[in-house]
Parts: sequence; C-alpha cells; structure tokens
Amino acid sequence: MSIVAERAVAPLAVPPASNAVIEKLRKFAELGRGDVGALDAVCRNRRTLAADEDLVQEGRRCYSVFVILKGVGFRYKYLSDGRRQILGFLLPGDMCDTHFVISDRSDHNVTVLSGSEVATIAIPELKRLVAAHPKVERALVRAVLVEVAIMREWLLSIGQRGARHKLAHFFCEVSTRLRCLGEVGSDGSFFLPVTQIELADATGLTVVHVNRCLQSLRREEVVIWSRRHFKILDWDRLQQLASFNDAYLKLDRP
Amino acid sequence: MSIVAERAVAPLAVPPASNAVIEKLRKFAELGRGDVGALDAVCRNRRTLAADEDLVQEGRRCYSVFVILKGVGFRYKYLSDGRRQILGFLLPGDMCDTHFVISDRSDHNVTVLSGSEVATIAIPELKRLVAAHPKVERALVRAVLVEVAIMREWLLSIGQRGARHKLAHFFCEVSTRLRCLGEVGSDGSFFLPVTQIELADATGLTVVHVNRCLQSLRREEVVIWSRRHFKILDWDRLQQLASFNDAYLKLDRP
DNA sequence: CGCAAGTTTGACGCTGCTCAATCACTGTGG
DNA sequence: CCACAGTGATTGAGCAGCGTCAAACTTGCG
Repeated sequence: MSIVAERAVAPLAVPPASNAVIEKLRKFAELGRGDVGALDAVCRNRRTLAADEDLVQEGRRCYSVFVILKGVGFRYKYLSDGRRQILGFLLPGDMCDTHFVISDRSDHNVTVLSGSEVATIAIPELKRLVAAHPKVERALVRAVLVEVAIMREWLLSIGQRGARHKLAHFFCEVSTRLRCLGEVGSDGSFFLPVTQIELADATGLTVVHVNRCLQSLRREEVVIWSRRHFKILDWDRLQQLASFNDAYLKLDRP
Repeated sequence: MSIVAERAVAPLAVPPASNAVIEKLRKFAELGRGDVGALDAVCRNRRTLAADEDLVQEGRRCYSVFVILKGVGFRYKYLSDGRRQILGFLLPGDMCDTHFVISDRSDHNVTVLSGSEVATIAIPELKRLVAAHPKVERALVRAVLVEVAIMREWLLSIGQRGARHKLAHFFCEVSTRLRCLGEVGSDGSFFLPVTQIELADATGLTVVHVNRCLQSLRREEVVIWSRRHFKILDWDRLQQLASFNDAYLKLDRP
C-alpha cells in the first residue's frame, strides 16, 4: 500500500502566466486578462525561505504582505508560558495579512515550512492593484471571508470535538483545500510537511496524544501516513468522524 | 459587598443624534457630521427582540445586517451531536455580518439575549452608506479586523488555556470591551446577561466545570457574581491568570 | 558515524466530563 | 397568596480522556 501520490498536478491546462494566487482567486471571481497580468506582475518579487523563518512577527510593523506560491505556512500565537496555538494553515495561493492595508501591526506570527516559495508585495503596490482591479479586490475579500469561516470552524472543532475527531476534521479540511489546488492524488494521498508537533499545536492536543490518535486512525484504516505523506483510505468514515461539511470552504458566486 | 454598579453611563456628554454604533465607529475613524447623520439614519429601523430569537441562521439567505444597539448577542455553531460552540459575543455597537455585502449565506447562527435592541439595515442601504461615506467604511473594516483578532485570541484561549484561565480571559476581554462602552462601574462591576451554560459553550467547558471554576475564583476573591451581575475584585490577579493583554482589542489609528 | 529532530511507547495521574440529584429563583395560573 | 413548573445554579461521586514525564527508537543529515 504505497502512500506517495502519483503526480497530482496537471501541467497541461496551466496558461503561460499563472501562479497559485491567480488560480485561487479565479475561483472567487471572473478575472479578466488585465487582472491576471497585474496579479502576475505583483508576484514578481519571489523568494524561497528556510524552514521556520517567520514572515510576520507579533507586534512588529509590517510594510508588505505575503503570498504563498509553493509550500505551506501557518499563523500562530504563543501563550506567556510557551504553549503555542496554530491559528490556521496557509496553502499555495493564500495571501496573508491583507489587513495590513489598514493596520500595519500584527497580533500574531506567520511562518512557513521547509523551502516554501513566497512572493512579497509592498502595501502601496497592493493598494494600487486593488484600486485598479475591482475584480481582484472582490476575489481577495472573498478569500478573506473563507479564511474567517475556517477560523469559526476551528473554534468549533477545538472547543467541542474529541481528539480523534479534531484530527479527522483537520484532515478533511486540509485535504479538501489541497484537492481544490489539484494536489491530492486520485488515491487520496497528499504531501503535507507538518510534524505531529504542529498537528498537536493546531488541535490543542499534546504530541503524545496526537500520536496515539493517529495510530488508532491507522489501525482502523482511515488514514495512513509516512514521512509527511498522508493518504486517506476511508473518506466516508473520516468525514463522518469529523462531521465535516465542506460548505464553509466554498463561497458560491451569487 | 454589593455587586450592582452605580450607574456607569455618563448621559451628559452624549450628543443629540448618537447611538452605540456611532460611538463605536468613532473610535476607529474620525467621523464627520455627515457620516454620523448617515449612520443615525441607517439605524432607524429598530426593534427589541425576545430572548433567544435568532437573527441569522446557518445556511439561510440574508438580505440585511444587524447592529446591536442595546444588550448582548452571540454567534454560535452546532456540532452534529448537539454540542454548541459560541464563536464570539456581540456588544452594543457591534455590527454583525457585514460580509453579507459579498455573500448572502451564513455558516453560523447569531442570536441575542433577553430584550436586546437591534437595528436592521438592508444590504443595499449599507452599500450606499459605505459608498457615500468612506470614513464609515474604513471604520467598519477596522471593526471587522478587531473581531477577527478576537477570534484568534479565542482560538488560543480555547486551545491552550486551562479552565480557570479560560474563564479569566473571558472576563478580561468582555469587561475591557464593556469598559470601552462605559458600561463598567468604577468598582469593576458590570451586567452581563449570560448564564453559566453560555459561559461553558463559549469556553469549550461543561457547565458543571464552569460552575466549580467560578467558585474557585470567587473563593480567591478574584471575581464575584450574582444573577448576571459580575464584579471584578482583583483585576491584576485576573489579568495574570489570563495572561491577558488588551492590545488585540485596539487598533491604533496610524 | 553521530547528532538532532521527530516518532513511538509505557506508566501514571490530574483535569475536566458524566450522571444524577438537589437547591434557588422566577413567572404562571388557580 | 400559594402550588407548580421551568430554568439555572450547585453539589457529589466516579471515571476517562488527555496530559505529563521519561525513555527508547527511527529517520534525516552533515
């Protein structure tokens, strides 16, 4: 039973000037040729980051926003005793902290995992972009709304679900989001470079307990994993465990 | 030791046309006379609600937004097994679901407590308002940012704090927000019409445990309460228990 | 090869949950 | 005015889910 996905991406259909952000925002609004061009231009300043390099730090002033082009990032916050809560994951195409357009301070940290690629956009540049491209602005606002909906679902999950159910929900959400990006194989496998430590901090559990729960999910042949590669064997069961409904991840264009 | 506040409001300083929303948004932007007038006009359609009447229901279409003028409301979400998570509280001046401007569906419920007064604003009316009054729009966006910051803090709290600390944090946050509204007496007392059931659903604890924790806080003379009236006796201790920092509730105007 | 980071396992016990009963308060109808 | 019901607060007993501590093991990497 191999865990590794056969190449999930479909490179054929991708138009010349495209990247993860463009693909994502296209789902939220009908973008014109000019919109796409402007988005592409604004993502020109790219870099690949070392693991655990913070993009944004609590309390610091920020003069630019970031877009994940490749890899995974997450927001997090510390408690004074050192406990950490992960607030949400950033997948390719996610733009973080668009709110710096209004406020230049952050109340939380953002980091990326091993060798992710991000684009840096200066705030004035972003302002010009949305001013000149109302459809892009609309799409960005929608993206933010989905992000907040995800936070509500996390509150529900962390507050009310039991440990196995929290993990099940996490896998449902992340794999659904990755599937939208074409990064889940037809066999339900995907690559997610998070450690059990991060899984723990995201769900409000301890590493030890996460480990045991994962194993029980493996024993029941729901999810298996091996070195950051996960594979969902029984989606129905997983969804049922999580009482997962993907509605909150989508925003129907009215 | 009486719990009830001596009248905390200062009716003298209030200008003729004002309400909770105007007061709140004034903290986020310098509003002109026209802005205030428009806000006042838009809040004309008021009504007082029966307890536990839902303003918004999950999955339903919505054609208007609501503003809390008096009283308390909250957002919540159910799990399929009936467990409920409260996602956040709405205090006077809070406008809920401004995002209906973009999407007309809600993924969660909103309700108000006993005899709150709300204003209903039709979406097109709100759109006209923000289009004609950029300062109001700016203030509304800021209000949303603070709301999201509160959600992040709740994720941290629910995920990482212990029971007593969750409650302490809850009291810190709510009393700080109420203080901004002038609804906390100089002796630290305030009226908050929530039951221990709601406290439990907000913190992800059970009623029984909430009760025991509250009592331990009372025994230690940190907080006391009696029929919806709370009084913070030892703010420093409470803040320390919660490791509370009010920064996330404020947005410095740059 | 040897270290560092992450995973896995075991033993133990506390925090917080469940179940269940009682008490207190408020509003209702007779 | 009181009996009664409904809602919320309080208490107790018992227990389990999850955390803590600690150690061994596995994998990646210079």
